[in-house]
Amino acid sequence: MPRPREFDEDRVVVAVRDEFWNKGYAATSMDDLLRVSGLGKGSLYGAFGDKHSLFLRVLRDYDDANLLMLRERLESAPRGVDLVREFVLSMTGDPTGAAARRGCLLANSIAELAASAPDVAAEARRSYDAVVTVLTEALERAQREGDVDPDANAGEVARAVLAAQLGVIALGRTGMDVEVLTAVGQSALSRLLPAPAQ
Amino acid sequence: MPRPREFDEDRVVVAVRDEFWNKGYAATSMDDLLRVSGLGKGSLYGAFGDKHSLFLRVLRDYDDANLLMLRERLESAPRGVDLVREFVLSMTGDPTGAAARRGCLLANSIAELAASAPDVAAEARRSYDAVVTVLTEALERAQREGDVDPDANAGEVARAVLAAQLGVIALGRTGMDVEVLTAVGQSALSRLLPAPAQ
DNA sequence: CGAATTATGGACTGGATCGTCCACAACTCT
DNA sequence: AGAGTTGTGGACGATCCAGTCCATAATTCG
Repeated sequence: MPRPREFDEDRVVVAVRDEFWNKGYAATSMDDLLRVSGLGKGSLYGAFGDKHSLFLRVLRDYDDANLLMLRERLESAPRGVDLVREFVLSMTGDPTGAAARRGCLLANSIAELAASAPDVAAEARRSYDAVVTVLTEALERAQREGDVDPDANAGEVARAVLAAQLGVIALGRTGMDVEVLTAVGQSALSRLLPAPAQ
Repeated sequence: MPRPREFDEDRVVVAVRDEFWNKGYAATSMDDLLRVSGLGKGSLYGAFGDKHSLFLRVLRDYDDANLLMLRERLESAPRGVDLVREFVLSMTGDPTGAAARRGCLLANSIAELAASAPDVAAEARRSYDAVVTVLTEALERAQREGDVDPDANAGEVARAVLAAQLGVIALGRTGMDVEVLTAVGQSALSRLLPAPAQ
């Protein structure tokens, strides 16, 4: 009996996500979101609630998609260490630097909102905990595969790798050259991943 | 012939800086800034221009003060490696975690504004370049003092150390326990600073 | 075909925000 | 002491923004 929705919820979330990603939370107005989603006010508010709820929904979807991709890549990667390298250098894939300047939606959101929005901070902790778990698995696999020192504490290295990635992302947003950025990531990686004693 | 200012410019900059630091750029209103500075609109606009100019002034002062402190600490530090460790663990000094949650004004600003404010991005590049210079000096001294492998490229290590610090700052803003945060920083440090061959 | 239910999108409101402007106060130099 | 110059702070306007509300349209079930 109900009239069916005329829009695809996921498509709206993606459009809204890109707008938040490009402009940041505060600098994005509801009018912007209505424009990029193509919806009217009643529809957007009816489906997602207010601006903050919509943002949190977008952020959770973004995090979930990233985690899923990370797990899939770990399964498909030839070696565990490949995932770790990909992870740290993820922003340097685009040679134009556009991806590096845009950064990561989660990292940007933490810096803008974590102090005043506890739910954003909690979502970040949840997401990073999960990332550390995947990275730890990847590192343990790399240890079995002989690419990383088996005596290293995989969990500790995973956290250091995460910190390095967040640092590379932050530097990328300053507009640093992609070549330099890549070098920074590789430099950090080569030192964070202790080579096996052989 | 001119009537003298009734306020101390540096004192105003500090008050305004704290407000921007606590709330972020967009979330801070000019009314907030008038309140914390104690000035009227004419005085604040007359002395610093509009909100963006005022913010940039505050950010530059903040960066300059940080750099000055870094250089002074390098001179007074017993060993070069001490400065590097202090730098990465700077946010973990407050056991309550308040400093970690507040993070770094520059790092926060990059994430919120770098994409849309080229002057903020440029200021960040300038500041981080200078930080890398100081860190490189500290590492070279540490190499002479036998605390760091003399074969390592000090400039490369300096950039990796900066990335690690930015990562620790980002994680600190999520509200991560200070003990865990400290462990992450120490883990990254122990791997980024190659011990001398002995 | 008719009734009931829900999506839709624009109108509307109350409030906040940034920046300008102006009248007054305070101070300095002659 | 007076004239001129500059700081001061509140009033004001124009804009923007988030969220509510309602009349209408579209769809499904009886």
